[in-house]
Amino acid sequence: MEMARVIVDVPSKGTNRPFDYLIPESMRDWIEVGSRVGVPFGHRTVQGFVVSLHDKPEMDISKMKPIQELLDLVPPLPPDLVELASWMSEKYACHEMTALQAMIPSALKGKAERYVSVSEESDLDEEEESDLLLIPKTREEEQWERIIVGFIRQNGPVRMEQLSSRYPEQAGIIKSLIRRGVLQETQNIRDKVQKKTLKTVILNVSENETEQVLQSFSAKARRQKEVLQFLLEMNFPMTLKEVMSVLQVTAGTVKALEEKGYVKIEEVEVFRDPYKGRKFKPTSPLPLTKEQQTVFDSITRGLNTLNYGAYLLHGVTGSGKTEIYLQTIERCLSLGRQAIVMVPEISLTPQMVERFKGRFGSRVAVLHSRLSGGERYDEWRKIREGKVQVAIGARSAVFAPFTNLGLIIMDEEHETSYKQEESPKYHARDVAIKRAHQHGAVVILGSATPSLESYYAARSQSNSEFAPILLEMHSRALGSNLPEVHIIDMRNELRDGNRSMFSRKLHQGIAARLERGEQMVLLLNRRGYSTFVMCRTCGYVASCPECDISLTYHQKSNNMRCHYCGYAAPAPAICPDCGSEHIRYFGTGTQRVEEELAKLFPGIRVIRMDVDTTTEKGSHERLLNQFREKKADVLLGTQMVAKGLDFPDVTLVGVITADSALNLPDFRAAEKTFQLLTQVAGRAGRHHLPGEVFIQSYTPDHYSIIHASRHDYSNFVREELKHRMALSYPPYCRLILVTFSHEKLPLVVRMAENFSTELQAKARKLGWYGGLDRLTSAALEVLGPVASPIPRIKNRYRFQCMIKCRGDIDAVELTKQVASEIENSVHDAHFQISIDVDPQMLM
DNA sequence: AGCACGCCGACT
DNA sequence: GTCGGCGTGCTC
Repeated sequence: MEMARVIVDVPSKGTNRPFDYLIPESMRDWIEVGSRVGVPFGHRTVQGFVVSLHDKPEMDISKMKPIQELLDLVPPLPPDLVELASWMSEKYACHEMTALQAMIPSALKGKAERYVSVSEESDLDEEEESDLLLIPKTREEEQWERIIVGFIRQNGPVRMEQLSSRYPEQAGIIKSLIRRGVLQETQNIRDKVQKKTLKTVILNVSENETEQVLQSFSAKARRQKEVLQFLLEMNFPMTLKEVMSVLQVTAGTVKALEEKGYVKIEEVEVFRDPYKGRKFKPTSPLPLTKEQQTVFDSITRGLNTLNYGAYLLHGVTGSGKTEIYLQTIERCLSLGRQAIVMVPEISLTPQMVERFKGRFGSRVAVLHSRLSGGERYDEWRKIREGKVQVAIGARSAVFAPFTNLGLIIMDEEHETSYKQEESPKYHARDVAIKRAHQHGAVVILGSATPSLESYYAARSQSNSEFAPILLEMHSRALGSNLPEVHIIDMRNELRDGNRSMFSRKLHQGIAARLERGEQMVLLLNRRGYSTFVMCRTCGYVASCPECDISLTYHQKSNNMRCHYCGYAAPAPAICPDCGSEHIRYFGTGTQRVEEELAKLFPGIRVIRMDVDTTTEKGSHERLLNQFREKKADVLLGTQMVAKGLDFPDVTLVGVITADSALNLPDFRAAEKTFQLLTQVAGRAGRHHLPGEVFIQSYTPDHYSIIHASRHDYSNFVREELKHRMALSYPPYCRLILVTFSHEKLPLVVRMAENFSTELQAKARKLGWYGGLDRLTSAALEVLGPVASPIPRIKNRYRFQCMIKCRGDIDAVELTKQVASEIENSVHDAHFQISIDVDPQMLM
């Protein structure tokens, strides 16, 4: 193959297509689909990915430039992922490069580094007269030229940044020298993270010399002597950092020793292992219950066919889904194939990792967002190089570069965090299904509360791409019963004079648990709220000057920050509007709950988990461990306490306010509430002690609350589907959210309107238009334009249109087309249109 | 995205 | 007369 088509790392609509390059002879054997290359592009060198290879040119060969460099010996992406990226760019209306980039660790996002060296042919003194005439030089300029050329000649190829920081005023002269060919510029792609090395101090004197050497130190070089003695004692190479911190010496001291030749300082490569030193207790398969066995057998039959298959595993909390995952993975591996396990980021706890490492040991790679760039890269390489067969991680683990994939598991498949909110705005579930199709693999979607989309697809078997087979588990693996759930009408509490945030029943429940020494989980459902600063006198709320959103208060630094643009300001002591001192920090409320608990139950030990206490690295894990070790009676927190935690001694779960998420303007509000209540109720009585759940609510008759209290998923779904159908919401239609943004509000509004008009006109022409009546007629509807839920971010105004359409028409393509027309009609590069296919967050 | 090419106002 | 403002158009 002589030429390659390359997607270049210049994400813009003008460059969102492959460019053709010649493959130099020397690279012919190495360049493959998926190779990462450095290519000349315009006046610079950029990184790119080879997406196909060709023999015959499709364009004027003289216009083609050769690939400049091959960046990896093994292509970072196997061909199926390259194909997947192309599919994603279509489905989610994103740039192909953005999709490719999402698949590789950021360590492999190289940027060009510019070097300048002195040309061999050209010489400053022998420049032709004509050049001199064209570029008249002052004496000063001539002097600068000599200085700069001299500097570069002495130092070899010099980095451009180094040059411009050394001679900041002389950019013009450097440019001119390059243009005249006195200097020449080369560009190379350099990876962000390289193999990790540590500066290590190595002793460079033999043992019999040591006495003599130590004697030779003058009294003044006391520190140096200490370092040397220390190294002798340790008799082992120490890292420079260690030496410095143990002996409290500076790097200069060690450097001095190096200059005397007594030690060597070397860069020693280390392999990062985030789980280094941790022992994982090996576990073996547990006996399956009858229900588990049935499910396992079904999936195994699917696995054995080596064909695509999808299963929606609906199992109540505690029904033992994880054990099924483990045993199907085992089976998958025995077939010589690999497996991916996805769990929501928040559930990727050490306990979860432990279960997988315990069963599969070193055959597991863990892709965690908390890993450093380098650690992530190393875990990823283990997968790419076939050193592991199982990858476990959050959303992006779906791209684990296995070549013989047999199984993809998505735990808690209803979780919204599987949808990426930034471009590429993909849903890991769709991607998993696509990848499984590519590989002839099996997908397992597991949840106690499956998303309506998945459940509907399984029930109706209408969506041929997906159509999972429904598998259900109704009982808990350990034989415990689902906890008894009490709904408490808080309106009655108020009527009866109880103004506390705890109902009388919950109060009694807590008191009883304290007496018996059992543990409790308390959930404060405040989704969509965060800590904000408000004046109680005039109602002033501190908000960001650039974005129309209130600032979040951070206790630790006593300042306020904007979630969207990073703007920060100190928290005011008095109201900037009215001067009142009654300024208050309204939080998630967990703090207030904690205070009230302490008042009502003196001596109660509470662990509070919310944004304030879990921002620090590892704090989440630490708090959970403390609770596990029974260092507290109560685990109090927001949504994060509801997820997949398994504490044997928790016998009470209390939901302080069940309905705050219900009132959000989101058609999934009921579904989210049901899921949250069911999940958190599942935390109680998982083992031998029976559990009890108290749900406090001001709308106790809402069907999401009633059905959650009865652990009745199927009746909830029946009712919710009725609503969705009546209002034409997913799964009865598809949504596309189009957002327009620019600094100037009128432009945004006008363009959003143009878009809406134009899209409707085009749809009408295609016969798609005509109201969404129950899918019987062709259907596409444009809602809006309206201001986005956050109408201004980073000083850019935002308007949006929501498109509702039937699942079987390609409205994405039409949307892209119209969006691009609108974009082209605006002569301002700052104007942006963002397309979100199947949006999750509607607020 | 960059970066050069190209056509109209304030200066040595 | 030039330097330079940033509009627009291209990158294999």
